[in-house]
Amino acid sequence: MATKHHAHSHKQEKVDAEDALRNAGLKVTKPRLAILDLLASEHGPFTPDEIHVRVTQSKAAGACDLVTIYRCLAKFEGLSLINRCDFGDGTVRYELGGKDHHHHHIICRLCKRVDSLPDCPVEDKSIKMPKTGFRDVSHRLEFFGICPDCYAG
Amino acid sequence: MATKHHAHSHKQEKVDAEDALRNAGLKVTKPRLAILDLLASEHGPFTPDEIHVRVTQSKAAGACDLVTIYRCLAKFEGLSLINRCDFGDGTVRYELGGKDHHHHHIICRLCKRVDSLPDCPVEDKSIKMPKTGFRDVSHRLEFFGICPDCYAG
DNA sequence: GCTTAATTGCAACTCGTTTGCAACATCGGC
DNA sequence: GCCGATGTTGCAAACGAGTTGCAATTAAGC
Ligand SMILES: [Mn+2]
Ligand SMILES: [Mn+2]
Ligand SMILES: [Zn+2]
Ligand SMILES: [Zn+2]
Repeated sequence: MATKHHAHSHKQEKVDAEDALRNAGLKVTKPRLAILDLLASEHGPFTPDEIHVRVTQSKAAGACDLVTIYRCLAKFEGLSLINRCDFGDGTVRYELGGKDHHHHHIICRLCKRVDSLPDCPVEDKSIKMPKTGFRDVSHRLEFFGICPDCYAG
Repeated sequence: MATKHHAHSHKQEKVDAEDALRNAGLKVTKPRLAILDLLASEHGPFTPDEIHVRVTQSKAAGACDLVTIYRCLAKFEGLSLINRCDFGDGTVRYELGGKDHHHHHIICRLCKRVDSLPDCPVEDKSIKMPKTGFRDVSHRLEFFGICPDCYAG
């Protein structure tokens, strides 16, 4: 599913992230580069464990402890380099993030496949934000269903 | 915030739930009644721990182990008597559920107060459900912000 | 190169939730 | 009302994602 998210090249995304690390006074280490590299090359989102497996198996020498994955992800999230997804199954997932990456997902209840939905119906317009008196309102929106592969097969 | 959810009396909600238990071949026990009683009288949503505290402190003799709370909630959820809420802070919450109880929440990022939003913007209207080929699509939607009390005080 | 502060690995720990199992209530039938 | 079958509970132990302390290591600046 090629979408607007591929406006930048993967290599460019990674370079941007590296710069962001430097600008924030963070050290550029092999594990951090490996994680950013992965997230720039595959949309995900990935659990910390999935990231750990891929980064460790990759020949790109980013192997590290799972704890390091957690700590890097926490730093990245703090810098808004990545976004956290929570699909309500006991673990969290991450994908490349930042201002212009806001979007939502539809998850297959059977095979757990995750598709990204290019447009946000909330900002977009259609949803009428209820007037609650709250400020700085953000939202979390996920769809769940049965994907074509699952109801066909 | 009195809403359409109070169309039935609290007592009636509880009786309905009791019937649902019987109809499902489940035994009607003191802990189960106490939990349903609480959820019918206060909107919540409540964490299993909060439910445990309230049910155990209540003079209504529903005291039980926290494990029992978890097991009852799991059964209730399976029967769609209650709905699970996940606000992404390490614990889950429950409130009375079922067909006509679908709604969403806005949570204060500072004091964690939870308000229920009476209307669902997704079903309710325009939200153009993206055509994904998925079937039986449901959704989870939560808003986060700063509540009036927090930005005033 | 050398210094210093940030980062990492490892082990131990936290905490919400789950599971095993024996004791115990509920409920339908007598 | 009593009784047995089946579902439910309490307690303790286990589980698993995520976190933390600390000593060893490494990146960055000079
Ligand atoms: Mn995505
Ligand atoms: Mn609610
Ligand atoms: Zn959105
Ligand atoms: Zn809705």
